[in-house]
Amino acid sequence: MVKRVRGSRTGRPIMVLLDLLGRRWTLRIVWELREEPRRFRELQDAIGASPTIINTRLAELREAKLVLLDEAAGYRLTTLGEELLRLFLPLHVWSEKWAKAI
Amino acid sequence: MVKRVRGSRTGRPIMVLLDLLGRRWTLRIVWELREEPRRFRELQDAIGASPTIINTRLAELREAKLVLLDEAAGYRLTTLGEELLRLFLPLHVWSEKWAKAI
DNA sequence: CAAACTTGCTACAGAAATTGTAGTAACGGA
DNA sequence: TCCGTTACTACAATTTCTGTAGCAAGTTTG
Repeated sequence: MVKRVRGSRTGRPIMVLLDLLGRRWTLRIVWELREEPRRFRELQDAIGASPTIINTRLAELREAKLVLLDEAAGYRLTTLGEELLRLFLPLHVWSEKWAKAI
Repeated sequence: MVKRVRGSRTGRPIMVLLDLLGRRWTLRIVWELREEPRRFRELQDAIGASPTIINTRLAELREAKLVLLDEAAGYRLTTLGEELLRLFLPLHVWSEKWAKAI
Protein backbone atom coordinates (compact mmCIF):
# COMPACT_ATOMS: atom_id res chain seq x y z
CA MET A 1 0.00 0.00 0.00
CA VAL A 2 1.32 3.35 -1.01
CA LYS A 3 1.33 5.89 1.74
CA ARG A 4 0.50 9.45 0.87
CA VAL A 5 3.32 11.46 2.22
CA ARG A 6 4.11 15.12 2.51
CA GLY A 7 3.83 16.91 -0.77
CA SER A 8 2.54 13.91 -2.61
CA ARG A 9 -1.13 14.28 -3.19
CA THR A 10 -1.59 11.88 -6.03
CA GLY A 11 -0.11 8.80 -4.42
CA ARG A 12 1.56 7.89 -7.69
CA PRO A 13 4.64 5.85 -6.85
CA ILE A 14 7.06 8.10 -8.66
CA MET A 15 5.72 11.12 -6.80
CA VAL A 16 5.86 9.36 -3.48
CA LEU A 17 9.42 8.31 -4.22
CA LEU A 18 10.53 11.76 -5.34
CA ASP A 19 8.98 13.22 -2.23
CA LEU A 20 10.73 10.74 0.01
CA LEU A 21 14.10 11.22 -1.67
CA GLY A 22 13.61 14.96 -1.78
CA ARG A 23 13.73 15.33 1.97
CA ARG A 24 16.86 16.69 3.44
CA TRP A 25 19.56 14.08 4.09
CA THR A 26 17.62 11.16 2.66
CA LEU A 27 19.71 10.78 -0.48
CA ARG A 28 22.83 11.36 1.53
CA ILE A 29 21.98 8.61 4.00
CA VAL A 30 21.35 6.10 1.24
CA TRP A 31 24.63 7.15 -0.29
CA GLU A 32 26.51 6.62 2.97
CA LEU A 33 25.17 3.10 3.16
CA ARG A 34 26.32 2.20 -0.33
CA GLU A 35 29.34 0.13 0.68
CA GLU A 36 28.83 -1.26 4.13
CA PRO A 37 26.54 -1.09 7.13
CA ARG A 38 26.90 1.93 9.37
CA ARG A 39 26.12 2.52 12.99
CA PHE A 40 23.80 5.33 13.95
CA ARG A 41 26.68 7.39 15.27
CA GLU A 42 28.85 6.68 12.27
CA LEU A 43 26.11 8.04 10.06
CA GLN A 44 25.76 11.04 12.28
CA ASP A 45 29.48 11.77 12.13
CA ALA A 46 29.74 11.16 8.41
CA ILE A 47 26.76 13.31 7.56
CA GLY A 48 26.90 16.00 10.19
CA ALA A 49 23.18 16.35 10.74
CA SER A 50 21.32 16.29 14.03
CA PRO A 51 20.42 12.91 15.52
CA THR A 52 16.81 13.95 15.52
CA ILE A 53 16.59 14.26 11.77
CA ILE A 54 18.80 11.29 11.07
CA ASN A 55 16.56 9.16 13.17
CA THR A 56 13.48 10.55 11.46
CA ARG A 57 14.92 9.82 8.03
CA LEU A 58 16.03 6.35 9.03
CA ALA A 59 12.53 5.63 10.26
CA GLU A 60 11.09 6.77 6.94
CA LEU A 61 13.60 4.73 4.99
CA ARG A 62 12.88 1.70 7.12
CA GLU A 63 9.17 2.11 6.60
CA ALA A 64 9.83 2.39 2.88
CA LYS A 65 11.78 -0.88 3.12
CA LEU A 66 14.89 0.68 1.68
CA VAL A 67 16.94 0.42 4.87
CA LEU A 68 16.95 -1.95 7.80
CA LEU A 69 18.70 -2.17 11.12
CA ASP A 70 20.90 -5.19 11.41
CA GLU A 71 21.61 -5.25 15.12
CA ALA A 72 24.89 -7.00 14.64
CA ALA A 73 26.30 -4.71 11.98
CA GLY A 74 24.30 -1.50 11.88
CA TYR A 75 22.02 0.14 9.37
CA ARG A 76 22.19 -1.20 5.88
CA LEU A 77 20.31 -1.19 2.59
CA THR A 78 17.67 -3.78 1.94
CA THR A 79 17.53 -5.54 -1.39
CA LEU A 80 15.17 -2.83 -2.59
CA GLY A 81 17.50 -0.21 -1.24
CA GLU A 82 20.39 -1.72 -3.13
CA GLU A 83 18.38 -1.69 -6.31
CA LEU A 84 17.64 1.97 -5.82
CA LEU A 85 21.26 2.70 -5.07
CA ARG A 86 22.31 0.97 -8.25
CA LEU A 87 20.16 3.42 -10.18
CA PHE A 88 21.97 6.24 -8.45
CA LEU A 89 25.51 5.06 -8.85
CA PRO A 90 25.99 6.71 -12.27
CA LEU A 91 25.47 10.02 -10.50
CA HIS A 92 28.92 9.70 -9.04
CA VAL A 93 30.70 9.80 -12.36
CA TRP A 94 28.31 12.29 -13.84
CA SER A 95 28.76 14.69 -10.93
CA GLU A 96 32.44 15.02 -11.79
CA LYS A 97 31.59 16.04 -15.29
CA TRP A 98 28.95 18.42 -14.03
CA ALA A 99 31.37 20.00 -11.57
CA LYS A 100 33.73 20.81 -14.39
CA ALA A 101 30.95 22.40 -16.39
CA ILE A 102 29.84 24.83 -13.70
CA MET B 1 33.98 26.30 -9.66
CA VAL B 2 32.13 24.17 -7.20
CA LYS B 3 30.14 26.12 -4.71
CA ARG B 4 29.98 24.83 -1.19
CA VAL B 5 26.36 24.60 -0.40
CA ARG B 6 24.32 23.81 2.64
CA GLY B 7 25.26 20.51 4.16
CA SER B 8 28.14 19.95 1.88
CA ARG B 9 31.35 20.63 3.66
CA THR B 10 33.72 18.71 1.49
CA GLY B 11 32.92 20.32 -1.83
CA ARG B 12 33.15 16.93 -3.50
CA PRO B 13 30.93 17.04 -6.56
CA ILE B 14 28.80 14.09 -5.57
CA MET B 15 28.13 15.64 -2.18
CA VAL B 16 27.29 18.99 -3.67
CA LEU B 17 24.95 17.28 -6.10
CA LEU B 18 23.26 15.15 -3.45
CA ASP B 19 22.80 18.22 -1.34
CA LEU B 20 21.28 20.17 -4.20
CA LEU B 21 18.95 17.36 -5.22
CA GLY B 22 18.10 16.64 -1.62
CA ARG B 23 16.34 19.93 -1.13
CA ARG B 24 12.63 19.91 -1.07
CA TRP B 25 10.99 20.13 -4.50
CA THR B 26 14.23 20.11 -6.46
CA LEU B 27 13.87 16.59 -7.82
CA ARG B 28 10.23 17.22 -8.42
CA ILE B 29 10.91 20.34 -10.47
CA VAL B 30 13.43 18.52 -12.65
CA TRP B 31 10.89 15.78 -13.07
CA GLU B 32 8.17 18.20 -14.16
CA LEU B 33 10.47 19.56 -16.83
CA ARG B 34 11.20 16.14 -18.26
CA GLU B 35 8.99 16.42 -21.33
CA GLU B 36 8.53 20.03 -22.24
CA PRO B 37 9.19 23.54 -21.02
CA ARG B 38 6.93 24.86 -18.32
CA ARG B 39 5.93 28.32 -17.28
CA PHE B 40 6.53 29.45 -13.73
CA ARG B 41 2.86 29.22 -12.91
CA GLU B 42 2.47 25.86 -14.61
CA LEU B 43 5.19 24.51 -12.38
CA GLN B 44 3.51 26.04 -9.38
CA ASP B 45 0.19 24.46 -10.22
CA ALA B 46 1.68 21.08 -11.08
CA ILE B 47 3.77 20.91 -7.95
CA GLY B 48 1.63 22.71 -5.44
CA ALA B 49 4.42 24.46 -3.58
CA SER B 50 4.68 28.12 -2.74
CA PRO B 51 6.04 30.48 -5.38
CA THR B 52 8.73 31.54 -2.97
CA ILE B 53 10.30 28.15 -2.78
CA ILE B 54 9.78 27.33 -6.42
CA ASN B 55 11.59 30.47 -7.34
CA THR B 56 14.39 29.71 -4.91
CA ARG B 57 14.82 26.21 -6.32
CA LEU B 58 14.71 27.45 -9.88
CA ALA B 59 17.41 29.96 -9.08
CA GLU B 60 19.57 27.19 -7.62
CA LEU B 61 18.96 24.95 -10.59
CA ARG B 62 19.78 27.77 -12.97
CA GLU B 63 22.97 28.51 -11.12
CA ALA B 64 23.81 24.83 -11.33
CA LYS B 65 23.20 25.02 -15.06
CA LEU B 66 20.61 22.31 -15.00
CA VAL B 67 17.69 24.54 -15.88
CA LEU B 68 17.32 27.71 -17.91
CA LEU B 69 14.59 30.17 -18.66
CA ASP B 70 13.67 30.25 -22.29
CA GLU B 71 11.59 33.42 -22.47
CA ALA B 72 9.63 32.16 -25.41
CA ALA B 73 8.72 28.78 -24.00
CA GLY B 74 9.31 28.74 -20.27
CA TYR B 75 11.67 26.93 -17.96
CA ARG B 76 13.41 23.95 -19.43
CA LEU B 77 16.31 21.61 -18.83
CA THR B 78 19.72 22.47 -20.17
CA THR B 79 21.82 19.84 -21.89
CA LEU B 80 23.34 19.04 -18.52
CA GLY B 81 19.90 18.91 -16.99
CA GLU B 82 18.75 16.48 -19.64
CA GLU B 83 21.72 14.26 -18.96
CA LEU B 84 20.85 14.24 -15.28
CA LEU B 85 17.24 13.50 -16.02
CA ARG B 86 18.25 10.58 -18.19
CA LEU B 87 19.97 9.06 -15.19
CA PHE B 88 16.76 9.45 -13.23
CA LEU B 89 14.34 8.08 -15.75
CA PRO B 90 14.74 4.45 -14.61
CA LEU B 91 13.30 5.59 -11.30
CA HIS B 92 9.90 5.77 -12.88
CA VAL B 93 9.71 2.09 -13.68
CA TRP B 94 11.45 1.08 -10.51
CA SER B 95 9.07 3.10 -8.35
CA GLU B 96 6.18 0.96 -9.56
CA LYS B 97 7.95 -2.18 -8.48
CA TRP B 98 8.84 -0.57 -5.17
CA ALA B 99 5.26 0.52 -4.58
CA LYS B 100 4.10 -3.07 -4.94
CA ALA B 101 6.69 -4.22 -2.44
CA ILE B 102 5.69 -1.87 0.33
C1' DC C 1 -6.00 53.80 -26.33
C1' DA C 2 -7.31 51.51 -22.23
C1' DA C 3 -8.54 47.67 -19.77
C1' DA C 4 -7.54 42.94 -18.94
C1' DC C 5 -4.40 39.19 -19.02
C1' DT C 6 0.03 36.78 -18.70
C1' DT C 7 4.58 36.78 -17.34
C1' DG C 8 8.24 36.06 -13.60
C1' DC C 9 8.78 37.13 -9.26
C1' DT C 10 8.67 39.38 -4.23
C1' DA C 11 6.75 40.48 0.73
C1' DC C 12 5.61 38.81 4.83
C1' DA C 13 3.50 36.63 8.81
C1' DG C 14 2.50 32.15 10.51
C1' DA C 15 3.58 27.24 10.46
C1' DA C 16 6.63 23.51 10.02
C1' DA C 17 11.13 21.40 9.72
C1' DT C 18 15.87 21.22 11.33
C1' DT C 19 19.64 22.07 14.46
C1' DG C 20 22.56 21.58 18.49
C1' DT C 21 23.05 20.12 22.88
C1' DA C 22 21.99 17.28 26.44
C1' DG C 23 20.48 13.29 28.17
C1' DT C 24 17.93 8.49 28.68
C1' DA C 25 17.61 3.51 28.67
C1' DA C 26 19.30 -1.01 27.56
C1' DC C 27 23.06 -3.99 26.98
C1' DG C 28 28.08 -6.06 27.30
C1' DG C 29 32.50 -6.51 29.16
C1' DA C 30 36.11 -5.67 32.78
C1' DT D 1 29.99 -1.76 39.90
C1' DC D 2 31.64 1.09 36.55
C1' DC D 3 32.58 2.06 31.96
C1' DG D 4 31.67 2.01 27.13
C1' DT D 5 28.56 1.33 23.28
C1' DT D 6 24.22 1.16 21.37
C1' DA D 7 19.92 3.50 19.46
C1' DC D 8 17.31 7.06 20.31
C1' DT D 9 14.52 11.21 22.62
C1' DA D 10 13.63 16.16 24.63
C1' DC D 11 13.46 20.66 23.69
C1' DA D 12 14.46 25.47 22.78
C1' DA D 13 16.61 28.22 19.13
C1' DT D 14 17.02 28.76 14.42
C1' DT D 15 16.05 28.13 9.63
C1' DT D 16 13.03 26.83 6.01
C1' DC D 17 8.60 26.63 3.86
C1' DT D 18 3.79 27.90 3.17
C1' DG D 19 -0.15 30.61 1.76
C1' DT D 20 -1.83 34.69 0.40
C1' DA D 21 -1.44 38.92 -1.64
C1' DG D 22 0.45 41.80 -4.78
C1' DC D 23 4.07 44.23 -8.01
C1' DA D 24 6.09 45.47 -12.48
C1' DA D 25 6.67 44.71 -17.23
C1' DG D 26 5.03 43.15 -21.40
C1' DT D 27 1.07 41.34 -24.57
C1' DT D 28 -3.53 40.85 -25.99
C1' DT D 29 -8.17 42.28 -26.47
C1' DG D 30 -12.15 45.32 -26.93
